[in-house]
Amino acid sequence: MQKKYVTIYDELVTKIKHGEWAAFSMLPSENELALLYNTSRETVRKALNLLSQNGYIQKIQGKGSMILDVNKFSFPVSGIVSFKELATNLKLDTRTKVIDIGYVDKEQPIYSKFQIDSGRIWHVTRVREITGERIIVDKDYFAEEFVPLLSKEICQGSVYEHLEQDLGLTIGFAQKEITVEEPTEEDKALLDLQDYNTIVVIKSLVYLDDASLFQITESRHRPDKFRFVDFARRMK
Amino acid sequence: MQKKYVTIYDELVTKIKHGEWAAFSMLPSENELALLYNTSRETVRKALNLLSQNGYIQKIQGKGSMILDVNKFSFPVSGIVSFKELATNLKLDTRTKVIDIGYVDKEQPIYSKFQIDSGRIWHVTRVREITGERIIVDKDYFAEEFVPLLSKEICQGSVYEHLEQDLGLTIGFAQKEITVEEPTEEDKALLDLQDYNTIVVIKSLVYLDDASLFQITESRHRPDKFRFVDFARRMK
DNA sequence: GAGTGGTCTAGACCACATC
DNA sequence: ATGTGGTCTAGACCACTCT
Repeated sequence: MQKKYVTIYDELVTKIKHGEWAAFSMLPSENELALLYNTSRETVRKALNLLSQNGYIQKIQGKGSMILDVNKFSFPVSGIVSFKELATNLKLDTRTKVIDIGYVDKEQPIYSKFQIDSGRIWHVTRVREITGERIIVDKDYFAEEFVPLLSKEICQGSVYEHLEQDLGLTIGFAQKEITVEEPTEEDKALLDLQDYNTIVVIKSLVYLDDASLFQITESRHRPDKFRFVDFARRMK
Repeated sequence: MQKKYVTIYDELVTKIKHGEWAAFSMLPSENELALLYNTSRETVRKALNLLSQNGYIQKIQGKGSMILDVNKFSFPVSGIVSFKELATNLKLDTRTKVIDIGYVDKEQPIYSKFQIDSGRIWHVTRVREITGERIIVDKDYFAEEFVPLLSKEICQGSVYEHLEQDLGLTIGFAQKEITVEEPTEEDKALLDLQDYNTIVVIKSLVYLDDASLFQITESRHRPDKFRFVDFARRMK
């Protein structure tokens, strides 16, 4: 059984995307929506909070819920987006080359970050080509505990799809840090860096929904092909 | 009268920060907290959702709310942080130099972005010095409608403080885009760029809580002094 | 089975905007 | 005064984890 407030959310998103209401116009009131969907006002409010968090509406006390300009704001809001999704969205011609798969040496400092007592850690290095140019190096580390098997085929595709669909794992949250660094020798060897003397580095820690650290990633981008979008809402 | 769930949230944050509960241990259950704070479970849940959104806990169905490692995750999560807050947090020696204040020419394309029919648009250019080096150029645009007066003194300090405290305006949400570009001649003139041939550009659109566009900012950073942290949680 | 968090309800009262 | 969203309640039932 689908959750009621998610159903309402989905229906409202569809209507907004199809232009049911003009930008800057008001959604029906919470009481009207509660009647319309034959539910309680609190449940409607949960759906509206989702719409607000995702940048579809702005709630204004005493007035109503204003439709925001979908073309300006609708994009995958949160940061957990895999390269493949991104590339597919943009309909770019992309290729992934697996450079290296293996276990991390026990002495490497990365072991302490994972804080695991037993089991090994996978590491994978991949290069992402966009329209023929080598633009991104992805260096991933996975705890073997969660990802028992990592084949070249899996790495060629989307590791996240493999996780969610084959292994039944779900991501809970992620911490991400973006900095700009000098390119390493490896960056220079693996990428078409042109004359750029900087490289954009996105380091992330990805946790499952039971709060166990599951993946550490370092994604190194040629600066001109990097773009990060963020939608932040005042907390209430 | 302070909102009850915010009070509970604040108290729990304080306790977590002071190490009342160890990382990876469980918070008291929602029922216990409801008794403890003499309130209903739904109100406790609102407080816990705030804790979760801000990276203090991870809720796990059937088990409880796990305390996360505060040292790892606690930072101002959302993106609306002014330069001054940031600098004060880091206790760095910083100075702001106002380069230019004035009205934007009517013909400039920025007018169409604001979508206003009457009133002018302020623009301010400021250079931020950190420990003696000129690191950041901030180019801000404000609608005169909301910010009637903009003095050199205000610009020298925090414009946001001026807004919230003197003008009674509150920020609702903001959209932010981070890219890396080639430095302009102005960047080269205003900053100590060293040999870097890239510059990090953060463009933001800031909206008030009635969804009116109030500010457009372009913040241009020397790449080695740039750092962006993001905490993303799966939406529920 | 007992305890946990997740969803849903029907109703109350408050704060704010509008007329 | 009326309508809007914001807060709060007391209780119900469901889904999940653990023993």
